[in-house]
Amino acid sequence: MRESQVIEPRPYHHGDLRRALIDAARRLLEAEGPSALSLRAVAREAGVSPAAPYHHFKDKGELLEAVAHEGWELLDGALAKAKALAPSPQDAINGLGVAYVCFARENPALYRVMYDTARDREDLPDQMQDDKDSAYCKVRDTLVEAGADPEDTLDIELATTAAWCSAHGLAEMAGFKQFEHLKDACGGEVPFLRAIFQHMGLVPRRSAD
Amino acid sequence: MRESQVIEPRPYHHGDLRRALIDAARRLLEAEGPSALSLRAVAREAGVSPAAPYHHFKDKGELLEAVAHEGWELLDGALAKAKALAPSPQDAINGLGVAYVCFARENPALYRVMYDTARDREDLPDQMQDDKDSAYCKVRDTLVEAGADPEDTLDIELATTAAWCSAHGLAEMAGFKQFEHLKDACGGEVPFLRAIFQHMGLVPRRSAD
DNA sequence: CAGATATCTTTACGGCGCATAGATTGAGAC
DNA sequence: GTCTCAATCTATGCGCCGTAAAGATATCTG
Repeated sequence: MRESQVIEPRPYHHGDLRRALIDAARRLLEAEGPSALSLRAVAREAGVSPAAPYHHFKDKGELLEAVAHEGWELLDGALAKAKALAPSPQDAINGLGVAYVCFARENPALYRVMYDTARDREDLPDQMQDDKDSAYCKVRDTLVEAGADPEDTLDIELATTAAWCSAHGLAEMAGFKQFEHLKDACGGEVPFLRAIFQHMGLVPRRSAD
Repeated sequence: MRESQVIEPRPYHHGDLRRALIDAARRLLEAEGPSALSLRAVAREAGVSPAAPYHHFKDKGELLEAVAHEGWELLDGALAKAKALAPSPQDAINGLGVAYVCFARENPALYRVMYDTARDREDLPDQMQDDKDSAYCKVRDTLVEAGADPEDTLDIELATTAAWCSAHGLAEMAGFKQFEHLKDACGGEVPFLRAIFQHMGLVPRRSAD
């Protein structure tokens, strides 16, 4: 009983309304999409009054930030798994890209919330650059392992940024119907993603191709 | 006097309320950002009653689509100019990318509306693939001019898509504060963009590097 | 001029984010 | 164990939103 998360400020009446609200939000997001995610609807879903969330979140944006935070953690996990499965650093780079896009495609509403909240603050979440096993650092480290010069930090950062931008752009585009015929021509979504990534010079140029 | 646009269904009382509403929307968008773009605010800005817009647009989404449409036309123009200025096809590819991102950075709210409405319909605007001098076709044609094999249509389409995704991803990322230090290190925003594009293999591989 | 029709206004409904004030309930002090 | 207090939740209300419906008004057609 005493083994609750120990992280939250502490719940009183409800048990853990903060947790319940985030879960309710994610449930709604999955079921109805981002446009249906009103604070009132979340409260309704969680079974509390419309004003109750304000005791746990300053405003709607803060709830969305909490949801987005969990999204980034999920993404970290997905990328970690992809990296672990890759047989070589070169494969890992491609695998990370594919895993990134697949995450975005499988959680479109969550992905949108993640970037919408970041854009509102003009700032990606701190965890992205600071946490040691953040998604960003995972990509950067993998680029180094794949042969990028670890001395040239500017080049490494540029390469990591380029990879991230490419994956993000592809993640957003892959949802459009316009590309269905391309996916078919490539033999499915993942082969399509691989083909696109092949056109993006993400792997550092080495002698062998 | 009779030289009005001849395109619209025809205005009555107001002169051209449809036009005025779109202009008002773009003015608001520029001044207050996308979140302030309510149908009522647009009507207010145009000096009509809150319900007036419904005689010209089915709903709010249709007004946004009209705004987005003008955005795509502006983007087409910006890319055309960039292409005309480029001394070589290779330069043109880079120039198109930079022009694309600059357009997005100079019109952030408009750019967001363009992709938000597209995403809601899961469909990029028809003009993108059909119009002969659409942005998409301009990129594709430039890739061919730069040396891509015009016979391999699948490869061309993949390369164009890759270029588009890269530019879109970079356009969205470039707004985050995280990258300020990278921009500074590169000596400004445009050099930063060029450096990133250099890491994305957009120009078809030819013998000479 | 007369009717039809397109345009615009008025009014109204429900939902939203959020502020405020009051009720309830659990936790620590004694 | 009781008291006190602060944390939590509810009730109510404000102004905004999108949009539907009905009435007023101006323009087009004949």
